[in-house]
Amino acid sequence: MVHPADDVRPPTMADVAREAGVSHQTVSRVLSDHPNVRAATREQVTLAIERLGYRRNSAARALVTRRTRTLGVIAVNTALYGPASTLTGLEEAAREQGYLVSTVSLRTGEGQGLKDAIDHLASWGVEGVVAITPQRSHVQALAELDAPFPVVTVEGGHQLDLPGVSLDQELGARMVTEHLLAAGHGNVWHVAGPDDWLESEARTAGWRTVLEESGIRPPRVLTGDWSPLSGYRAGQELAGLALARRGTTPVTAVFVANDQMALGVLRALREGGIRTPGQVAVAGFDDIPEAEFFPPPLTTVRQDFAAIGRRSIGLLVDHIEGRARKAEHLLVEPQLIMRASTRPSNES
Amino acid sequence: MVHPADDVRPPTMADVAREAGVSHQTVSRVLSDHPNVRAATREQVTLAIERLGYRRNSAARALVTRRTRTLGVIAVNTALYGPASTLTGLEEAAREQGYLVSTVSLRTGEGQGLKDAIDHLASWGVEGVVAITPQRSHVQALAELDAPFPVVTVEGGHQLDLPGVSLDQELGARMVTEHLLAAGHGNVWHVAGPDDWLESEARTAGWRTVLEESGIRPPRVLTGDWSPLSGYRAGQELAGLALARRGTTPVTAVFVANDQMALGVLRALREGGIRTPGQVAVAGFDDIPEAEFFPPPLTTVRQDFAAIGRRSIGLLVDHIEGRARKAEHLLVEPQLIMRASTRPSNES
DNA sequence: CACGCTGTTGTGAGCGCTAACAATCAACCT
DNA sequence: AGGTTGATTGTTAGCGCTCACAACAGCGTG
Repeated sequence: MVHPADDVRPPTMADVAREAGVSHQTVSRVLSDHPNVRAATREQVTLAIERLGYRRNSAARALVTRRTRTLGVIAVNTALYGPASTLTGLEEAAREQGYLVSTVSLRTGEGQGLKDAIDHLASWGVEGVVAITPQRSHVQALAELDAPFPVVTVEGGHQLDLPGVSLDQELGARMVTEHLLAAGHGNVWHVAGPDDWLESEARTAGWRTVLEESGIRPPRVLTGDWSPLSGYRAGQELAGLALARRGTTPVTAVFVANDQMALGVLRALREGGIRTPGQVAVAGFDDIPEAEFFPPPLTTVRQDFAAIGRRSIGLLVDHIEGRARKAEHLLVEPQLIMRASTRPSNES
Repeated sequence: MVHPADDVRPPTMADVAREAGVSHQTVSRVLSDHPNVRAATREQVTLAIERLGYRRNSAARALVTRRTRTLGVIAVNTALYGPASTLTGLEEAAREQGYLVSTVSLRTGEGQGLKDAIDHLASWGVEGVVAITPQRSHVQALAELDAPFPVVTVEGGHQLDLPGVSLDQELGARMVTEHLLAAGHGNVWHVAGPDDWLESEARTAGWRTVLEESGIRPPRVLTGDWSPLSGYRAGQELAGLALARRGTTPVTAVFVANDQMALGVLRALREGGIRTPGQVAVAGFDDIPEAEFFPPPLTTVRQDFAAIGRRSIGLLVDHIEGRARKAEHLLVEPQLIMRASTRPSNES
């Protein structure tokens, strides 16, 4: 027993054609903005479409045109501020260009997950994929997968021959380090992110370069895992060094590779009775919304995530529509945000 | 001039059928796990599929089955921790059930944006939509749009007849308030979220109820906009009240409606020379990753965003597949996380 | 006035798949 | 043995759309 209402099917192009007294092809022409349709006919059709509440069937269209106009996004760790913001930028840009965006979120980026994600998206016929895969191993895995559509990476570095968009992490790190040196610090310590991450590597590289260019021997690098807790641990170690004042490079300035870890560092310093920025200046990276309200407000590097999203969609669409062939890599400029945590104070 | 390589089309079911020496229908049966296929035939087909690298065309499939197996997600403010985490949970759950998830992110939830978003998704034939629309006006707009597919809300309240999933915000607020009263505070102040938000309303309601049940007259509610800055401003006001000690309810405990604002409150109190929790206890809501590292670590309410995502997909799929008819509303239980910011201290 | 041209509309085929039905064959029952 | 069943496979007809092409009008040109 079928309820009659369950049987009503949405109107088709043929229904509209009948309603408007034209052929289905004319309806199609109106919908695709074909120039050679008389104004009067066009209006008839438009009216009929409205009366029936007609909507073009995307599956039928995709079948015949072989274009799904769907893009995939693979993102690891979408709950973090950076990837989440990039996602928004991506989606908006894609929508403007008439594409649908389908997202696959992975908790961790181990190889199988990536492969499955690509597979999942491929089976729905996406025309291209943006991969927000900040770890070297992900990018490696991605390059080896050899997907049947273009793949653009975000923060994927440019050593592999996948096209991509990144913030100029190294420049950002240089800006922070130079800012700290300019404020009169004789050296700058560094709390880095985890090893496998391209962002950590670039930030560390930028920091190291500036020091070396200034003839300063970079102190030992402390490493965290982006979490506030790991920053806290690093901060405890730095607090110990700052108080001991023996043998090692004096700790007066610290460049922490992201804001969350900087939060932990600040807490550890405070607990160690060390004033910021009075005794030790601290700078972060990312400019999360909370950074302005840290104790003290954090000097950091702002990333224009929306721009990164927009440009990666641009690049992907260029590849899909055959306008780009090479593995181009775009860099987005960072912005240094100076706040109290590195403010030169009166005390020496 | 067409490059020959541009002309190779992906293999079709007919190609596989020829390769395996069967009819295309048998191939279809193998792919849909139809029971009545001889094991040997099945293997022939599987082998042929593998040899050709065949992949079922989802558009053709959707055309004939009238099922796109695609779900839409509309989210306002995806860059926030809560929505972003929910999104991950949603996407995983949908993927497990064999659905593709397409996301539309809106910066603000004004009416036209929502309508366009629904339209965008509808034109791609989504079978249902999960709307992460925490503002009353969004839900209202959504209910009025009358979409051609089921819509499930997340944090959308249950006064309207849309099915939905929410955290039990009111219970969370009760837990915090009771915790503060149990710690010996005579009253609890409240910094609420913006007016139009259902979450603010529920949190304020929970707080108020507990106070009234205990025969305590609730003090005036301060209002913020979820941002650390607005919390900072509210905190300045509270600091003033705490120091003045005249006329008003003494300020010894504050329940802030989210963790970001709590960060601002903590800073303002600290700047006012007020110790937390010594003089004023502070609690938040959300348990963002940073909360554990606030000065001091913040007592807050944890939301199981993954569970919320999972259950909303469950609800949506039930509606799509006709298993549910009513506008059911599910509640997810919150968890109180006790930390130093509300710890009873030695001082009176 | 025959011809070609351009603008406008219609006709037919087919994209790749699934659903319904038909056909075949072996096994089983009476 | 003849008929009936059930398992396995093949055949056919669309799903709703776009593309290629045909048809036809109205116009100017030699």
